[in-house]
Amino acid sequence: MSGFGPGDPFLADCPARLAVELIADKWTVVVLAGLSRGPVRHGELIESIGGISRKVLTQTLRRLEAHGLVHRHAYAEVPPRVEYELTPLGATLTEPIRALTEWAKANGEAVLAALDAGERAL
Amino acid sequence: MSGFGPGDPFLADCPARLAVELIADKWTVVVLAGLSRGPVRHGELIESIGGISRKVLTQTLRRLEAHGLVHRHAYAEVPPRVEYELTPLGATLTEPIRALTEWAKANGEAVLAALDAGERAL
DNA sequence: CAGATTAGGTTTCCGATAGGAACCGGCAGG
DNA sequence: CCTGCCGGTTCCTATCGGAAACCTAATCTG
Repeated sequence: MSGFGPGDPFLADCPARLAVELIADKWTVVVLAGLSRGPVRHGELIESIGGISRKVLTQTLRRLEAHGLVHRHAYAEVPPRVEYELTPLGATLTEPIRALTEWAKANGEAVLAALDAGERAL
Repeated sequence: MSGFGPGDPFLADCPARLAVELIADKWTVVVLAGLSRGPVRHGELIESIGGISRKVLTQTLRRLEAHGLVHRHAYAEVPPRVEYELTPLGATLTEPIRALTEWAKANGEAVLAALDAGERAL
C-alpha cells in the first residue's frame, strides 16, 4: 500500500518538489510530449496540440528553456522560423511522461465515467 | 528519438488529454503522492505537504473525489474527522507518479543548476 | 457556568496567472 | 500597394491560488 520509499520524497522542501511544480501545469506535459519526437516548430506545436494559445505556448517553452529542458533555435529568416528541441536533460523526462500517457490512455474513460456518475448523483 | 507510439496519444482531443489535465495542476500530483500510503486525514496532508492552503487542499480533494480517484470518509464526530483514501482507480496512478517522483529526485538538482546558469547569463 | 480548544470547511479579499483577440515586423508574391 | 506569412507581444478580462478570519458544536479548563 505504500507507494513510495520511506520518507516520502516530495512531501517536503526539496529539489524534487520544485521539479514537479515545474512540469505540473496545464500545458507543460502536453508540450513536452509534442517535443518528444524531435525538433518541432512553434506553429506545428500550436496545430498538433490544439487549444493552446500562442502566448501560453511561448511562455511554456521559454520556461522549459530556462530550466534547461528545451533548446530554442531561431533561424534568421523571413518569415521567421523557430524550432524547439528537447535537450538531453529534457529527453530524460520522456520516460515518466510516457508512463503518465499510458495511464491516461488506459484510465481516461474510467475517470470520465466516474465523473458522469458523480454528477448524476447530485 | 520518438518517445511515444505512432499517432501521438494525447496531442489531440481524447480522454487521455482530459485525464492529463485533471492531474496536471500545481498540487494534484503532490496530494496524490501524500495519499499513496493509505488513508490520511485532512490535517495530516496539510502538515506533510507543507505550503498548501486548506481551501486549495479541499478543492483538490473534492475534484479528485468527483473524478473517482479518491474516497472521502467523514466521521460524525466533534471535532470533525475526515479521512481520504485512494480508490482502486486512484491507486493505479501511483505507478506513473512514482516514475515522475524518481525523475524529480534524479534530475531536480540539474534543473536548478540550469536555471541558475540561465539567470547568470542574462 | 463561561470561555478556550478542536478539525474540517467556507468566506473574503487580493495578487498572479491563463486565455482570447488584436497587433507588430518585414519580406515575398499577387 | 496590399496581403499573407510566423513567431511573438500587448491589452483586457476571467479564473485561480494564497492568507487570514470566521463557522460549527462538543469537550476541556478555570
